Amino acid sequence: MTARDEGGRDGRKGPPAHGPNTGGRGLQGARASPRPPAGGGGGARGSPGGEGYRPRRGGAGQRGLPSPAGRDTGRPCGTGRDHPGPHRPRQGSTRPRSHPGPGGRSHEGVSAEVSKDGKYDHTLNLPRTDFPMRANLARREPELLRWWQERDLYGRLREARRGRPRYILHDGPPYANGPIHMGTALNKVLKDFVVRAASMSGYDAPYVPGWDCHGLPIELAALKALGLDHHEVDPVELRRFCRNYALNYVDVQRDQFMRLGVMGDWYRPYLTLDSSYEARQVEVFGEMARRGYIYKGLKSVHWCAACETALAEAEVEYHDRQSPSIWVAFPVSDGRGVLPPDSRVVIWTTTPWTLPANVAIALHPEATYALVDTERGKLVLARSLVDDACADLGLEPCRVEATFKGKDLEGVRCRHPFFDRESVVVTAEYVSLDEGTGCVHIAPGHGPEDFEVGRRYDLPVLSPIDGRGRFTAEAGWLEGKFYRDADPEIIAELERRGALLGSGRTLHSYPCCWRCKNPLLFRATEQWFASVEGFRDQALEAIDQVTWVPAWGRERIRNMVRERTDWCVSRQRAWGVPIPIFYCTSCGQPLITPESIAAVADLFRREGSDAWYRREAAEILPPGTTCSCGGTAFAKEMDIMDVWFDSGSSHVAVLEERPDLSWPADCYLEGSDQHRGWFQSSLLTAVATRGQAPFRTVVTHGFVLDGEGRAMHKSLGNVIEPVEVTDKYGADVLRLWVAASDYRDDVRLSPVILEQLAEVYRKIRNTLRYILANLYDFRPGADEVPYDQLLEVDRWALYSLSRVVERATRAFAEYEYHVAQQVVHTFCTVDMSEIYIDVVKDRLYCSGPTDPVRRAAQTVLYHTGHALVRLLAPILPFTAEEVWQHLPRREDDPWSVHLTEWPRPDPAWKDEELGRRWEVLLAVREVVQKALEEARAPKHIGKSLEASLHIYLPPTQPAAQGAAPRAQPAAGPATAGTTPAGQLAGGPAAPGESPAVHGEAPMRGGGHPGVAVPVGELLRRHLDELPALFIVSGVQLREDEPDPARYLGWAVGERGPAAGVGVGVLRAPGTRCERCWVYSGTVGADPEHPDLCERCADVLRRHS
RNA sequence: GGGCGCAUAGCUCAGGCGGUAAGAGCGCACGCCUGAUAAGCGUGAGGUCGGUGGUUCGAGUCCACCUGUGCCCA
Repeated sequence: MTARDEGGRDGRKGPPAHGPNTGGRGLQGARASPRPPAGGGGGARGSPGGEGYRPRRGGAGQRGLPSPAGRDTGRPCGTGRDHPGPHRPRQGSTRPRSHPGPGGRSHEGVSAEVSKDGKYDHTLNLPRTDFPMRANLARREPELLRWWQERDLYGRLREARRGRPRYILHDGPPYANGPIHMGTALNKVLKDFVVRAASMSGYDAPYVPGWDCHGLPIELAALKALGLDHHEVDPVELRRFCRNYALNYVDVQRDQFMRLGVMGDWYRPYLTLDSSYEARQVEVFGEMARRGYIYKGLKSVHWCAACETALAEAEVEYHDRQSPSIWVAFPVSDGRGVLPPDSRVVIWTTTPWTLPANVAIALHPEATYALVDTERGKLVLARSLVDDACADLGLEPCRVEATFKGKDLEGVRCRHPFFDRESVVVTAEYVSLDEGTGCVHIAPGHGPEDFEVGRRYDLPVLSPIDGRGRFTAEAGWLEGKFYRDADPEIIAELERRGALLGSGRTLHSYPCCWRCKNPLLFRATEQWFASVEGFRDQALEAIDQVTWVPAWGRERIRNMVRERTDWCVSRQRAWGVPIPIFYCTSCGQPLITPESIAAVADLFRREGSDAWYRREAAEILPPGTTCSCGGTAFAKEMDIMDVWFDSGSSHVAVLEERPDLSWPADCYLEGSDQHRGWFQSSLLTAVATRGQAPFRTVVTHGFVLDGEGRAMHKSLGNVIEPVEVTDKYGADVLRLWVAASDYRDDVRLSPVILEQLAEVYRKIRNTLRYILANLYDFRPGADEVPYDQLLEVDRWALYSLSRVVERATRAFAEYEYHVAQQVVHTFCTVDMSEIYIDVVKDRLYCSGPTDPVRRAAQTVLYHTGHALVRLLAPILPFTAEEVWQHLPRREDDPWSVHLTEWPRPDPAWKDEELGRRWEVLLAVREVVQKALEEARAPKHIGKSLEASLHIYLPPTQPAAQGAAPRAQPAAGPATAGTTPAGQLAGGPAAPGESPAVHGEAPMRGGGHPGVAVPVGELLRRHLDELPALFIVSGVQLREDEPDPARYLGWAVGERGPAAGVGVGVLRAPGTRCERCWVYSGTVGADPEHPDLCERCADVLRRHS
């Protein structure tokens, strides 16, 4: 029974269930007492007005109850109970219903009295519920959150699943430097779907959220806030500021994620700045070093002079920029007998400032180069570019004096255009002949390719620019100059020396800092690297062991890893985990040993990584630490680790650290950009230290775009923030959007889309509300009708339900929430709302309250409600809980829907044979509706009960029952009265064949979806149920010739299982029963109830 | 320029191995109901399955190319 009345309990714990306009009481909830809720506070039990219901606020009721729900909340308008608000249906939800006690039936439902206006409403079992139609989620959701929190729902769930197999979804930590946006909301909601579904499937599925707290963006924000340059601030102080900055956003984001209904261990999250985390990270680094995967190298890396740090490829973005473009002639000093001494090799560059570091000129080995005579002397450049170059330089058509292969010129020596040193000619395959001169100036200190070439030819690596972008003394007269400001001076110098052949400007794509947007330079610096080459094959192997969703993720990350040679883990910054390496002050050799790592890890575990800055190396290292050179004094490395190393270590720092988690994770779920981010860094550290991937399955989602498929940008004004949505529609609608989207591709979001989802939400909510409203007097167990005593439609509904559960279950298992959402929504709309509920209303309302046929329908609604609420729980946690608190439950049902398990329909419900039969009956129903519409359009009838039907079967029916129908099928949607019957018979509908097909189809045993069951036999067999199914007052199967003209409306099934079935609409004979509105010849038969039909009169007699 | 994706009605999505005139829900139009009512029911109009070529007896479904678009990289 519904709890309703038990009311009692202390009133203050009511579930937040009801809302503002609903009435207070809480039905159920209370039922088993300890159970939560019930908002009823006090409920009603017995007293109609319910004393329990106290409209005022304050009082005991107030506190405790997270939700003002119902009662005391003070809702200004009171509850529906005594204020039947405008929309509050008549007595329905209002209270008079006193509730039946356990015994059951509520008497109040039926009464012989006839309301004054002649209606019999009070004798009907009309729906009643306090579950509001209007969700008001923006207000109700926070109440529910509090309610769950007070009861520690997450903790209870952990307890409930203790000992079960675990399912670990490991959270990818979002960056704690701002509020969440739609992308992070999408991500967290999807994770919540996975985790909740896993829990409901019986797994122990803890969810420990995390945050990425270190890194440049926060450091930059901190510096900005402090108004300081990072060279001017004490690292410990800066780090403290950064820490607070990050922690602040952890709080902000936590609140926002929680508001979305994401369930997890929110007050025990993992933070990459936790000392235990840092300690584990250091150990991961140490283990990689121990295995020989960490090395120090000199490398030309992207360097941001503004941020004063090296940047990873991932931190570089490309923008179009205007740069100078110059042609420079390098005089040949040693032509090696190939080039004449007065010739000059011409290079073209857009970065004049790299010339001070020039040590070579690269040619393509196989390309043809020309020695051309011009008014500027003899020049050497790629032959194919001579004309273009001459044009660009304003030179007369040049005469080619000789040609050479690039490789023929290898070893030729030139003089640097303004320094007193040489520049040697080398060759490189990558030299392009698309633009320039085919002769590329090489500065190993300023470019990756240059660096490679330099290494091959053993050229010196000059890098005369410091971390702040200023030339060093190595650059001679340029010393102190900011590199980009030096361009004009260098150009002028070239001009002065006659080395400048031409100059201009060019627009090209140029690497820039992803943070500060300033252009980058390449600079050879010392960095610590992780060698990916060292374990790449293992990594590829590990990738193959993982399940990637969608499947193409494997190919994507595979290609990325395959091409990766190393991972630069150094950052010249302060806000991060220090690279745990020491240098011998005597010989300069780095020191990294198991002992030193253990010492650092222990230190960090105790004091956090700030200790690195506060303590001297000697305080950190174990006493007696000695370098191989015998030195005993050490200095600390001052670079920190790439933040990807931080988050990439989480599988160790979190999964292996917390007892409630385990390694590896079952699932990682992030945006598809993480194939190069977290998935990869996690994979690399895991393979390098554990030999296998840290995840079994990786799910990726796309990005959030606007309604037109464009990225959201503040500048476009198309940004939608999660808060806007939760404030206006509620988190459940936002979550429904997530569920409705196929996240494997990019997902779109716009006001229109939200409006659509809100509509879908309302439909689902209303369907559930209707179910609740008709179960107000239903006691699980006691009132349940056994499956074999249900009517056919009831069994069809359960069949349908079982299929929906099956399909939704499969969809959840495959992470295809949009399919589950679609299936459930369609079920609510079509199977329930349009068909079942509509059909069963008569039984529900008009039968005696305890009539088995009514209980049968309630049994179906009860099972349906319980299955639906569970199916929806992962997607709509708030609404599902609200429904759950109103749903009649068994004693052993948990107090929260989120503690329940996934629905498992009774296998008996899945009666495929019945399903096939009903496919046909429902097809006929469609024909009926068309015919009814034909009659309705001209106003011959209004509601369908005003009609009675004549149904004509297609010809050639099976001999079953002996009655050989000879009705001719008609073709086309003939309009009654205009189409001669004869014409119908010969119409294009090919009546002759389809019936034959259907007529011969075996009725059972086949199982072929395409083979329909013979419609004639079916209709005869189900004749008694047809009026109810079609919601008309009468149905007759006719065997004579149809005459469409005699009907108010006429339709014929055109194809499908009902092909050839003709339906004629007549005004229903008899009189309309004032109670059930069915037209019947029995109205008036009972003198006591002159305006009622036999059935209604009987009901009143029994129950009055 | 490279790697990996996506492109079915206004919107969100279905369309195992290629096979009868492409489906659903929403929205929209029109109508019904007023005992789900800031609800419910019915009917209807909407699609060159991004484009172009192929393979095939037959392609939304396979192949190639193109266009648009997304992520990652250069």
